[in-house]
Amino acid sequence: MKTEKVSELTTNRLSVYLRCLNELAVSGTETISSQALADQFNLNSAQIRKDLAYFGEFGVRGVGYYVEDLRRHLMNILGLTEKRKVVIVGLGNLGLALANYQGFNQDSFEVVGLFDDDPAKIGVKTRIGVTIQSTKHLSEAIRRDKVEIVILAVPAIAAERVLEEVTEAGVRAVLNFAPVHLNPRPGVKVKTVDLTISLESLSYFLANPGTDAVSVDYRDFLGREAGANGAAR
Amino acid sequence: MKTEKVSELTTNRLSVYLRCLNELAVSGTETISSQALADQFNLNSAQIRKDLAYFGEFGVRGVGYYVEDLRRHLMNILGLTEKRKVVIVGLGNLGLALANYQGFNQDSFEVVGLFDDDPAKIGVKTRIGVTIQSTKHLSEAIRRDKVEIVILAVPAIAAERVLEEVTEAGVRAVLNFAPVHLNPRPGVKVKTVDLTISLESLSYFLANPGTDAVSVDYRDFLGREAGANGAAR
DNA sequence: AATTGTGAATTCCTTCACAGCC
DNA sequence: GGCTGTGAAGGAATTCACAATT
Repeated sequence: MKTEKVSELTTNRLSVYLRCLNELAVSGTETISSQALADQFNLNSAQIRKDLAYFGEFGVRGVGYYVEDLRRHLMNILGLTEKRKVVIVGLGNLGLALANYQGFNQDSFEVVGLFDDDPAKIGVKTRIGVTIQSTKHLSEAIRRDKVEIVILAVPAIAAERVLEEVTEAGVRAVLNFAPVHLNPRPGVKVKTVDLTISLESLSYFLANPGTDAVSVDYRDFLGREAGANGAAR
Repeated sequence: MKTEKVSELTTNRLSVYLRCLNELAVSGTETISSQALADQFNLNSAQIRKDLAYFGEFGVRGVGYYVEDLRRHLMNILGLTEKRKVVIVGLGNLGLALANYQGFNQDSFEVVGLFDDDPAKIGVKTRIGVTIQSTKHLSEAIRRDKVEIVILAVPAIAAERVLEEVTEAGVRAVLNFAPVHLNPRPGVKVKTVDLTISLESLSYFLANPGTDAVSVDYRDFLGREAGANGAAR
């Protein structure tokens, strides 16, 4: 167990391992080797061992990793044992889809509020039974309900402003779907999902056949950014 | 201008630069320096110059880059001067949202078909005026309409099978929203958007305050994968 | 004077290879 | 024998720093 900083590439892979372990647990598999796990994702087994070694010695030499044990460790590391409250701001197509999406781990994330500034939408109840409120009440609700994560599904033009507002209200983690670069304050983490970049990346590939090296499906997007610790640059 | 392979990190940044140049063009700015561009994204100016240098010498020393000129070059490099046909498979919450999403560059991408295997959905017309068809007709439509990009918004369990089918029908680029690792055949590129990983990454950050180094908003997900050139490992 | 384009230096990430343990 | 954990090697991406150019 080290105290070095852990790269986000590593923690993202932990999520992938966890998903796989969940399936293995369901199927009743007791142990798995780093090699067997690596085969599932075209990864190198040493990488998996290194990723895990940042957090402890979870394996047993000659045996591999106990599925249930490693699963619990990863849940802990990723902070998935607590249920985190989430609000969605912007209930357009995407925001509504996310509000009704069942794919999130329901044990770890709970959508407790939906906010939009379109009067026509306020009061509408979504399938999961949450009512859309005016953004007027956003800050208040975040403070009251101890919301930890905000999903931004607003137009690009509004994203910066809402980020500012929810930061002010104490939110430290934002999942941003607006196609815009956001500069969070120190201590705040923004993760952007940019569909335009994804599509254009496919377009580049189609336009430049063969140019492509080994594709890096899970390692995406532009370089270093200002970030959580504020140490931009 | 070199002939080395260009990393996807580079091409993703080109998308970001292009978006910025579009805004600059609208605002009437004539030239921009790599430094000024870099400031917008907390990037290093040398990185921008290097990224561009893979494709040519677009700048003018002492001046910078002509906005319109560079914009056109980037559009060409990214293959955005042709309109590419897209179909969406899986019209659940997310698929429907994407079908109605106006955010894609309408000049470069056109949604020409929607496919689902739920009989209740077949025949439904979306807001953008495209009717949902049975997946029975998927391969046929791809071949007939020369579809180049498939957006996969099906459940994880079905993703592999649909990928196989559309690959067989000639599609070489897939944007995958199913939370599952896909192994495309050589020559096929899959780009996965995994909301679970994104959320869990935020959860990790919340659970490990301070552990976080400079956040890397645009550089996401797990390491190397089998890919377009088939040179997995 | 300003800014590009790029070799060299640096930093970061991945893979190798093997000692150590079960 | 099989598999982990890890130091060392290798490779990739970023940043520095400066010569070249307008």
